[in-house]
Amino acid sequence: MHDLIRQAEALCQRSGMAFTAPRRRVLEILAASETPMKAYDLISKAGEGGQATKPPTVYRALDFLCQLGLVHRIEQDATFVACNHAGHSHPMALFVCNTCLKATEVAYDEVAPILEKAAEMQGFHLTRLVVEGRGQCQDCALAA
Amino acid sequence: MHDLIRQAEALCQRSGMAFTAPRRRVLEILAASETPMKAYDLISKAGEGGQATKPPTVYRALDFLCQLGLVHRIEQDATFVACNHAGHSHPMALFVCNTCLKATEVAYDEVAPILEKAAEMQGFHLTRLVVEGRGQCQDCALAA
DNA sequence: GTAGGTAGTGTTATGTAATAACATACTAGG
DNA sequence: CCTAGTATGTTATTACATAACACTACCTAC
Ligand SMILES: [Zn+2]
Ligand SMILES: [Zn+2]
Ligand SMILES: [Zn+2]
Ligand SMILES: [Zn+2]
Repeated sequence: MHDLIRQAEALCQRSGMAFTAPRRRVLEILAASETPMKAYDLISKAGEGGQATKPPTVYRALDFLCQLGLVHRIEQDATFVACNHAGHSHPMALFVCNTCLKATEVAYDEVAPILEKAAEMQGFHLTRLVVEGRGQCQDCALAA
Repeated sequence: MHDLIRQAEALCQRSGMAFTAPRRRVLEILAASETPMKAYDLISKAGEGGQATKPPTVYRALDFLCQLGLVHRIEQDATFVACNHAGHSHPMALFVCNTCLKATEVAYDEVAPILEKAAEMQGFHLTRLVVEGRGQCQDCALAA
């Protein structure tokens, strides 16, 4: 869990970016969370000593972390989740369990080319791809 | 363009649902729009005589139309677009052009099984899949 | 017909997500 | 020092979405 913070520090250093206090706090909270979090849940915890802070503080940190690939935004429900493949930029899908709400990250190198081809057939050139799913995770399936 | 309305009427009749005035107005506006629309743009036009109406009126109509597959919601930017393959329910992706903002709908029967398999390998059982893209459409590529 | 259920709408108010705009602080480079 | 670049703090506002309740239309059972 603290691995992620160390990786983030290293990644920032390499790319000459500052891993500042608000960025660290937001990433720490996300890394400690079992499930993806809403921005306003972060806002209510990301201040000094776990106090609330202001929306722009958190949104700026989230933008930064998303750009570095340390955090992913789940578009379906506007939540944010720490990435457990720190700094990767290969195509990946996020599957969220409807029961426990945990997110599973899955690589899909195989799929991107197919979608790109399907798009190109209509003359469309892809620059960004969002793949998200909903369903039931293994733990919840076994528990049922 | 009015085809869509007739198809919607038929679809509703078949499934015993009411194609009521607000639902019709929302679908008409979306069908007439070149690009996906924000909910509040609809709200400001969907009332009697093109006047504004109240949010719940429009959101309820949108929920209804989305469930029937007559409208799709684009999660990335919370916009809504009329479906030009009325009432289909096969897997499809929406690609939005960054330049002209038009949405292109693409079927991808090929891809869903791969993603399902990738998910199952992690024990995850998919019930819903969202595939969205961004990029440049053919027209804009040629114009550039 | 009339009571009760279902489906849909109208309306008010509120909750939730995100950003604009501007002021302030820190930190190199000349 | 001074200033350009980067980031944060703060206030206010905009944008997106739903809760809750009253009311109407319609259908069906008794
Ligand atoms: Zn990741
Ligand atoms: Zn689960
Ligand atoms: Zn469609
Ligand atoms: Zn275009």
